[in-house]
Amino acid sequence: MALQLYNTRARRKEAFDPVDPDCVTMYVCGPTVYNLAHIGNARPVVVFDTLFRLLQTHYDKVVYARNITDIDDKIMRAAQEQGVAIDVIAGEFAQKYREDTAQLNALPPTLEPHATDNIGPMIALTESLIERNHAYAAEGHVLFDVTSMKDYGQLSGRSLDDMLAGARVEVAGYKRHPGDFVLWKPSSADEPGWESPWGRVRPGWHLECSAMIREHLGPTIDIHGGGRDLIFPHHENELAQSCCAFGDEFVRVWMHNAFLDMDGEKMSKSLGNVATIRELLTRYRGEVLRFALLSAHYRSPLNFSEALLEQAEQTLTSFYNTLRSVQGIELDCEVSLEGEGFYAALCDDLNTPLAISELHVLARDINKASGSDKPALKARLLAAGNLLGILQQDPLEWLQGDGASDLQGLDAEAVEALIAERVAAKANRDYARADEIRDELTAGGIILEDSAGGTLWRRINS
RNA sequence: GGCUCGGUGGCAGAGUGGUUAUGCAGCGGAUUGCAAAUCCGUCAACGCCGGUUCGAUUCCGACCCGAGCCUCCA
Repeated sequence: MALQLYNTRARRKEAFDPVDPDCVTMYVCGPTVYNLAHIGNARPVVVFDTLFRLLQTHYDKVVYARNITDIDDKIMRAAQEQGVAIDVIAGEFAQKYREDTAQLNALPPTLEPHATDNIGPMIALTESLIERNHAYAAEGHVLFDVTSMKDYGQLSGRSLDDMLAGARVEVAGYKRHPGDFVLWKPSSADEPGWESPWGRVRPGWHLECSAMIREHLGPTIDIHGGGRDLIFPHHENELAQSCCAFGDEFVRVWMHNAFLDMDGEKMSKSLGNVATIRELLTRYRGEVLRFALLSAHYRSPLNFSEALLEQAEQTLTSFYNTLRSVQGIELDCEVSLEGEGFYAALCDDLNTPLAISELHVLARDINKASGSDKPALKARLLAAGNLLGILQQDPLEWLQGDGASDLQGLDAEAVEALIAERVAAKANRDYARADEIRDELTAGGIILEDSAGGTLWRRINS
């Protein structure tokens, strides 16, 4: 199934055509590690993880790099406030980021380059820019000269004139043009810094990505991803730096995810509605968060709310309920993705909502199927779930495990004992006692399902 | 002000120039000791005004409303 991706630069979907089909490259802007990641940060993580999984079905080798920005003024401020070195802050939050994203079933990226490990390549890139008259040093800074690039603004679709018209920020005196951006800024002796041809400096924000992409992935990468807000200035400036320094095509496909709203409002610190992944994980399992994030197309805004999470949890439970019903069934065949609706949906610019609708169809088919059809249907549902990064755990763990409920309810043994007692009561037609036991279990957060094969149970929050 | 992107049934959310996804909720039914789960059926939508067309929710234009970026930001 041919893969189509929406390219921000072209503003339309294009057939994906990697430079080297034997080694596909993707770079996604990762976190600046100075605090806990919030749920908005989780969206690109989940979206590009899903793309990573999808790419691996098309190509034998996919190199996925996600950087860690470990030098930045925000990190410096946090370090100063806590009286520690920046690498302490950066190390702590990079680790927490890895833990949080793992909870979202995001696979680790192939590479995780750190800015401070790539100062050499950043200096080399800058020297190339200066040599080619695209950058200049001024008052301890090194700046990119936006007028030196004829088609600066091509990615975001704006011109230098437009930007001047909209300028709302006072322009620093050392800039030749208001749109010039910083490659390096001066660092005093007590600030983190590196010796360079321009004195003691630290890198500006955009430089690391250009340098690390070149260093670790090569001159031209296939996919560069991130949040929509990065289109300008971050990615525009990366593009300018790389093109002007090296002259090669930089990125084949630019991909950007839309933002999350929180209960209909923009998420912002001033509104106090920033939810960290970590906080949400105390109330919902990571798979619920992931499923919620995939329930809308990645280029559409998604309103993040309790109702969304509850529905996500309910939907996953119904899928796991179906999977429990075929738990004992052996998978006896390979799934061919070609021709599968969920696969076609994902190949069409990662249409996850449409793919999810195909999961519902498969689940219904399993629920209706005769025994002989079940193994193949089960295999297809699991394959679909695997591409989306969901439905891979033991159904009983989902339905009955501790994570299924934050009620400090009954343990599994107690539940089983009560169910046994109820079965006996029912056998004696003592329905009063049977219902009494059901009520007791309900109070303990347990839902019973009587079926021909016996009584099944699950925790209420699943 | 400039540049982008949207407005779909009660809610979430796809998609399409004609046969009107999917899920939740609702309603009716099957099943069930009761319930749950499941299955079947069903109600219901394309911001507004024009244009193109045999026919537009889908294409074009205007308008209204909303969002993002232009400043750190997923």
